[in-house]
Amino acid sequence: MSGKITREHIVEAADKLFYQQGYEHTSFADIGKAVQISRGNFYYHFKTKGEILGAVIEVRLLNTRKMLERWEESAEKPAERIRGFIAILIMNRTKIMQYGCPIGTLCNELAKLDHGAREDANKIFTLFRDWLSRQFAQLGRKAEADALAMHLLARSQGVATLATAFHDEAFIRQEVAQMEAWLDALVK
Amino acid sequence: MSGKITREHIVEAADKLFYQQGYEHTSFADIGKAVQISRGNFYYHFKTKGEILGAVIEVRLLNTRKMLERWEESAEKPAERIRGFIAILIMNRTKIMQYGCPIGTLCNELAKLDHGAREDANKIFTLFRDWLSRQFAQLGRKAEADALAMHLLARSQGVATLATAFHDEAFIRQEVAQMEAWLDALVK
DNA sequence: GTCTATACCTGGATAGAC
DNA sequence: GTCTATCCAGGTATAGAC
Repeated sequence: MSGKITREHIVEAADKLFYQQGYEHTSFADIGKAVQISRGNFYYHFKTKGEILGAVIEVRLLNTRKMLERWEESAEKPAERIRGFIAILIMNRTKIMQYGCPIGTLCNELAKLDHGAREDANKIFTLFRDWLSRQFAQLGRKAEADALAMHLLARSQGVATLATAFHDEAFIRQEVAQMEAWLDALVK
Repeated sequence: MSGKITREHIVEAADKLFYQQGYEHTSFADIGKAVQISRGNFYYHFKTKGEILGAVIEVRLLNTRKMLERWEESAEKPAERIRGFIAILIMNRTKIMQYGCPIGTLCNELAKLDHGAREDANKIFTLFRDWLSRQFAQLGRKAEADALAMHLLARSQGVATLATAFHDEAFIRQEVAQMEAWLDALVK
């Protein structure tokens, strides 16, 4: 494995493990096992565990930006795009019921550790917030755009948290239907 | 300190620390320092860390039950009681912005550890769910009572998560006002 | 760029004195 | 019922060989 690829493998594995097990609960040994490299080795790539977290968040920020750009292109109307956002809950339902929302749970965990990377993790939320806000503005709701964005973001976060606790797929579908109805009422 | 009181002190300190720092991130040393007893000592009171968590959850269940009973008595109309539930977000706003919702963040953390106490933690959510469901039923919404309870629970969870990430008190107040308006529309 | 070996520390847990 | 001493596992981090 060449240098760059190994580093990417580490970040990829860490990303997955941080999501499934939490940041604190994931050890270097866990990551090393997943990537099949020795424990000592990734000190060549990262000096501390915090650095790995930083890289993971960076990747998540990048991937989120890319995803939002794709959404921007794939649908013509802003309402369609917002609908795409709501649909993540359905698309990722299995993982959400197991591990929660990757963003929400990470931010929650870092809030308790008051880790240096805390603010960076929150930026992922900001990406969604700003993107949604733009969609609502394009919908002709400029004045309330940010409030609407936060409202929708909060609702999906809440659905994720309860879906994890109760392992209830029907509940997700029911809430998603309500959010779509709410959006319809807003559009017309 | 006599035995019973020490035990209660341990549970009390652990409760607070688990909320503020998370379960995994809280060590025996942390708890010992808070209670002013030696590390070895509380193995007299608890055999494992998991047992302390069990005791903490038990206390939270008990306190929640008591609180819900008080709410039941303090307001005559079900709508008033539900309004009381919504108001927790305002009452606890400072702590929520720092550490999130004590129930939601614990359940999220335990979901990733798949800890034995996981289901017990989820029971705290169930207490609120059932209590809210009863209030909505008394409001004449028997058929949809549980769905309404889950909906309101999810919304407050989402508000808590975003309030923690963005440290935004105005957002909490704005969402609380919307939940109250939602309730008003439901009642009339 | 990757590996092994290893130092150091913290955290959970136990034994036994007082 | 509380303490000290101690064990062991595991986690973070470093040095240095290849």
